[in-house]
Amino acid sequence: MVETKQSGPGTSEPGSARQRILDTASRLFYESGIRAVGVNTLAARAGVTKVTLYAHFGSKDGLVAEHLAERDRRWRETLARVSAASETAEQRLSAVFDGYEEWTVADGFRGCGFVNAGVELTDPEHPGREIIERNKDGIRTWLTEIAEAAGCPDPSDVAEEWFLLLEGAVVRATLRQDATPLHRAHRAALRLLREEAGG
Amino acid sequence: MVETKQSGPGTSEPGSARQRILDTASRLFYESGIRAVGVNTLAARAGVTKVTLYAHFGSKDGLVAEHLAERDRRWRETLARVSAASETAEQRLSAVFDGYEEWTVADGFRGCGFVNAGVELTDPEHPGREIIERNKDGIRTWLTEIAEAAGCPDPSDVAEEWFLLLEGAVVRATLRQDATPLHRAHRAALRLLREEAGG
DNA sequence: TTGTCACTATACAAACCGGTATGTAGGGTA
DNA sequence: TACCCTACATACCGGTTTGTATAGTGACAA
Repeated sequence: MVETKQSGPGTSEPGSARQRILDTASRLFYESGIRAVGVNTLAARAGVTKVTLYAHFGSKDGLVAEHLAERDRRWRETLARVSAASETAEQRLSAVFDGYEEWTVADGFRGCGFVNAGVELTDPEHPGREIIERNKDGIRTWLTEIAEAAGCPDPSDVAEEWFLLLEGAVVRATLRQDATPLHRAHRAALRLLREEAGG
Repeated sequence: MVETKQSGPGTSEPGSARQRILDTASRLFYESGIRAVGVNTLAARAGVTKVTLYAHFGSKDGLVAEHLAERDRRWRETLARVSAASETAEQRLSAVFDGYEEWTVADGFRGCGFVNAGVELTDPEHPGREIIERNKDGIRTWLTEIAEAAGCPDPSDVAEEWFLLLEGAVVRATLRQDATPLHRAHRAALRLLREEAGG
C-alpha cells in the first residue's frame, strides 16, 4: 500500500498522536496566540512528548503551517455544510454570514484565526502565510460565485465589498465581544445584493 | 515646581531617553509584533540601558500600554490635521479614508496597530486593552459626528456601517499589500452617505 | 525470532525572556 | 560643598524558548 504522507511517521486517525497534537494546537493557538504557546506546553497538553511532536512536524513553524491548513480544510467543510441547504444566491450569501455568526456567539471568540495568525506571523517567509492567503482567496472566490449566480453585472466588485463588510464585522465583533456588527454587515450585504442584482 | 508626572523619572523632551524608547517601541512593535520584540533588543535599539527603560515604564506591559497611548495621541492629531481643511461632512468623511490611505501607501504597512495589538494581547487584564478600546471608540464617535453633521436620520447606524467598511478595508489591504480595498471602501462609504443624508 | 514502527521518558544544549542588584558618572541646584 | 536626579555599565537571577540526543517500551508483521 503506497500511503501518501508529506512528513512524519504517524497516521491521522481520530485518536492518533498526530491528530491530538493538531487538535490541541488548534485550541491553544486560537485561545492564547501562536507565539504565546510553547512547544513544551503544547506537547504536554496533547499528552505527547516533544520528540513525537518534532517527529511529526519537524519544527514549530511546520506545526503552525499544518495547523492552519487543517483549519482551512475544516473551514471549507463548514462553508459547504451551511450552504448545502441553500438554493438561491441570497440564501447562499446569508449562509456565509450565518456561518460566521455561529462562530461569534460561541464563547472564547477571538476573531478570525487566519487574520490573527497573519498578525502574529510577521516573517513574510513563514510557511503559514501561504495558507492564510489561500484561505482568504477561497472566501473571495466563494463570494464571487454567489454574485455571479445572482446575476450581478460586476460580480467580483460586489464580492469584494461583501468581503470588506464581513472582515470588518469580524474585527468589530471581536473587539466588542458582540455579534451585532455581523448582523449589521449581513443586512448591508443583502441590501447590496438586491441593489446590484435586482436593478 | 510641582511637576505632574504619572511614573518614571524622565521628561518627554524630543531627544530624551523616554521619548527615544517610545519612538523605538512604536517602530519595532509595529514592524515585528509586540511579543516578538524583547526588552533587551528594545533598549539596545533605543540606545538606552534596560535599567533606564524599567525606571521609566516599570514593566514591559507598562511600556506597551504607554506606547499605545502615545500612538492614540498621534492618531488623533493626524485625524484632526487631515480634516482641518474639510468643511462639508462629505469632505470630513473622505478625510478619514484619506488618512488611512496615506498610511497604507507607506511601505512596511502592516495594518492597524491597535487591532494588531488586540490580537497579540490575549490577556483581558492587560493595561493596553483599555487604550485599544478607547482608540476604537474615538473613531466611532468621530464617524458618528460626521453622520450627524450630514443630517443622517440615524447617525450611529451609518457610522457603524462606515466603520465596518473601514476596518474591513484595512484588514484586506494588509493581507493583499494593496490600497484598493481602501478606495473601494471609500467609495462605498460616500455612496452610503448620499443615500442616507440625501434621501 | 527478529525487525520495524510509533511512541515514551529523560536529559540536555544554547539562546533568549522579563526583571533586578550594584555601583558610577555628570549635571543642576541649594 | 553636598545633594539629587538621570542615565550609564555590568553582571546576574530564575525561568522559558526551540530543538536534539539517547535509551527504552509495546505492538505488529514477516
